[in-house]
Amino acid sequence: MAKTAVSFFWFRRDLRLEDNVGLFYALQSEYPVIPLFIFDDSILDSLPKDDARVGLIYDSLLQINKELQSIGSSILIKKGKTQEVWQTIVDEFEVKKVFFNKDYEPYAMDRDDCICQLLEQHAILSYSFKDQVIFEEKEITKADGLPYTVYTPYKNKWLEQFAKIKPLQEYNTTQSFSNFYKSNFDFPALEQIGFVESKIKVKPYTLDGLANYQEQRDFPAVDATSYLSPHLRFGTVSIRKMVAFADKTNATFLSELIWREFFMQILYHFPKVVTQNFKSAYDGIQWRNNEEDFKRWCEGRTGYPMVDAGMRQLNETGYMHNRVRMVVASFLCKHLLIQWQWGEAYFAQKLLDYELSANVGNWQWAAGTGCDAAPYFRVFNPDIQLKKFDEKGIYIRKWIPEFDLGYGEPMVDHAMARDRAIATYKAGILT
DNA sequence: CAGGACTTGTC
DNA sequence: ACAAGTCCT
Repeated sequence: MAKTAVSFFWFRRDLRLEDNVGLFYALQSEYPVIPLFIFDDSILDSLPKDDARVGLIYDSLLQINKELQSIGSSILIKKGKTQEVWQTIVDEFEVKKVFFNKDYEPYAMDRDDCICQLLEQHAILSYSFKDQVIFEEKEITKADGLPYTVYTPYKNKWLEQFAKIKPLQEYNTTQSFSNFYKSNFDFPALEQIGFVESKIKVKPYTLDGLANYQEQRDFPAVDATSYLSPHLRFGTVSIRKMVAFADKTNATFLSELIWREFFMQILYHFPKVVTQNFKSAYDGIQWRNNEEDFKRWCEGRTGYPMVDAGMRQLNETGYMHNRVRMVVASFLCKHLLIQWQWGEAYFAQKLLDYELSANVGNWQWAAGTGCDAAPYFRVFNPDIQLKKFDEKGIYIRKWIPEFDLGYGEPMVDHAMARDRAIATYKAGILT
């Protein structure tokens, strides 16, 4: 029996059927479309068995599959090394075209190059699309064509360009749902993928409180966060929809979404920032890198309530309030003199919204080693931060139940640590 | 190339 | 007030 000629749409970090650029074009193609997701062993192998991000991906795929089943289709779920999986797919199906949305991380770009080569060898056409961002790496540049390394002028240019292209087009996929390939593929259990359900769950996002975003965002006890970030990370919402909404309602929130693209283009143009200081002049700093100190920081046992509450929130929920992220990061780099890479790796393990570009960007910001970073002599005082942003101690009591029952001493004296940090940086920075 | 601007602070 | 320096136009 002759196989049916098909197109594939390959889901990666765009786990939604609505307003999805690559899927939109896939459904326009002349072949019925098989939606595909691959659980990639080279990413999964390093994750704990109850990783909450895998749970989020799984649940999102389940949701997509449900929608597809209602129209007589289904998603094809595979697991393995991406290249081997694609090899089996091209053997099994008469694949004519493959559609996917671009992913800009170094690993993803290599992977995609590899797969496109494989497809080409089988005379299969591949098409990739901008979906994850409003402007990708080469669309916002200085007059001389070089990338921005400072946020504010980047943002100004971004807004200028955005004004020219709005309102953004919506990619109405629903109208072409009939072009999904009719199927009933098996949907594996989470255990078959090698994982178990996590205690940590991703919250749905909300845009309700956004009107007061700039007044409330700094107060961790006021739960004014949108919880949007994990959804943007995995593409369960469309960035175009969120930007359009932010543009209409709240400039500060829009600015946060622009930061996301700022750091993405930094990572693209300066891939070394994944492991190395953006400013190499900071390479000479003599970090203390004390393992025992690091452990106390990870576990939220530093004796500074704002730091400990933040780390415990992270450990228990996979979230940490933005203001508190700055405090714990500054504390690790400056008070403890532990290099930012350690903190970055820990956040990568724990954060539901972990995103490589933003994580290294913001850690290097806190450490002072990044582009447009905090100056090295700026040392957050965790007690002043507490007083300013959680005056009644509501946030810290939520995460430190023993707070009123006798709480440990600070592991380092602030004044000493501050002087030590500034002196160490001063001695280490090459001029 | 000079001038202006620069995410989030602290003492 | 203060802590430097660099980026962008």
